[in-house]
Amino acid sequence: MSLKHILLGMLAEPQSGYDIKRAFNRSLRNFWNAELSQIYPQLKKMETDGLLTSRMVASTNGPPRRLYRRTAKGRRHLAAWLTDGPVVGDERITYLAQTFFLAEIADEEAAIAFFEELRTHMEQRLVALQEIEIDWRNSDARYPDALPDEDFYPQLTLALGLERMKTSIAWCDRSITRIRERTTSIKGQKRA
Amino acid sequence: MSLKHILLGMLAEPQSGYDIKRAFNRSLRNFWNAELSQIYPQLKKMETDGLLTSRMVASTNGPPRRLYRRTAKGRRHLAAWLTDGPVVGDERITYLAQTFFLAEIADEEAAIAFFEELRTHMEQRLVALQEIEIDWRNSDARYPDALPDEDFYPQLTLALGLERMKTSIAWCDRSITRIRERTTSIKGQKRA
DNA sequence: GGCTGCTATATAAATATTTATATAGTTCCT
DNA sequence: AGGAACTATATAAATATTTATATAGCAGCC
Repeated sequence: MSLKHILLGMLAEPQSGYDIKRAFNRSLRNFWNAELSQIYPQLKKMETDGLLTSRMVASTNGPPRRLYRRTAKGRRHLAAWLTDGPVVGDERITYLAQTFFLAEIADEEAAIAFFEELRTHMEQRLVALQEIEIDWRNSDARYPDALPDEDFYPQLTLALGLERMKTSIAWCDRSITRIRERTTSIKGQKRA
Repeated sequence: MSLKHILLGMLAEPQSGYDIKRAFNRSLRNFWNAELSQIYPQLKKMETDGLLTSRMVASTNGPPRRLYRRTAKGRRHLAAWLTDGPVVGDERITYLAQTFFLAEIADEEAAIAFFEELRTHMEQRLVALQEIEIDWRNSDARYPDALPDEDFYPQLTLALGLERMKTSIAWCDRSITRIRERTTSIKGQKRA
């Protein structure tokens, strides 16, 4: 159950459930996602568990917002999770599971379409990550000695994200090529 | 709910829940995992839904095994999932979520230990993938014209897995270096 | 004033997943 | 024959997650 810890990580500063969802969509999306319908109950539960406190504030552009913030207990809980070492072996990447069984759709064109669609997604994500990178560079330039501390580790995840997207795009291209090669080499010789 | 589809993909040939778990541990682990306690009920449910059939067979080395195999309906269900295009945006990588918030453990040595442990895991996985690659090469050499069809797409996922592991290991190294650099540059100048 | 769209919070119901535990046959050792 | 270790199947209980849906304030348009 990592959502709890992720929320604790985000709630160093007061934020609403809606704010948190936006943060997921913007940056955490690359390694985790959560729906509002999961976030709201989870926040409530964590408050009753003493990991968070909340207060209502009036909003200029909508109904009042409930801002949550982690408690000292919450902070310790998060630190314990991190000190415990990296959690590995539970990664989940649906499109790779699909790829694994792609032979089920015998039609080579459909397989190529699959990779082309995947490639498009990856490229969009690469662009999104590059925009975040540029934002960071700009803010670093404007305040040369500011930010680095809070953003250092998020920047590391960004760095891997960029690498991963580039690798994935190249892999899509290579996969399409290999499918094409295979199709032509099989043509007319119908299995040995 | 991808587990259902993954099981359909694996059950072109009859297999038991135990067999399936072994397949997860060996190769699918890199993008999905499931426990036996999830696999058994899921198989049972899929049989009542008409996606699988099962039969008992005596075992030479243990209690009788229940072998499941997908039905025509199951096959169509799988094909529909694949034809629908790649599922993206639901990836889940816990150790990156941890990295994102690693600033919470102020101690730089602990952060470095985190990346060193992660690096060790990644290297083990790289070796495991390289062994699978060697197995495949050997079987290709022994039967030059066999296997390619069933194994073509799993080989593509292997190819990406190898790339990913190499990228991740390099990223761990780079991260450790950056943490060290940061620590020394901060030393004595205590934030601008 | 009514409509649309956006911000914001929330709940119900259905599913999926994890963790802990039980059970039983087989092999191998002593 | 007894016990440990391994193969194999399974269930209960607790949690986590997704999908669908409801509601309500406010802004701007017409």
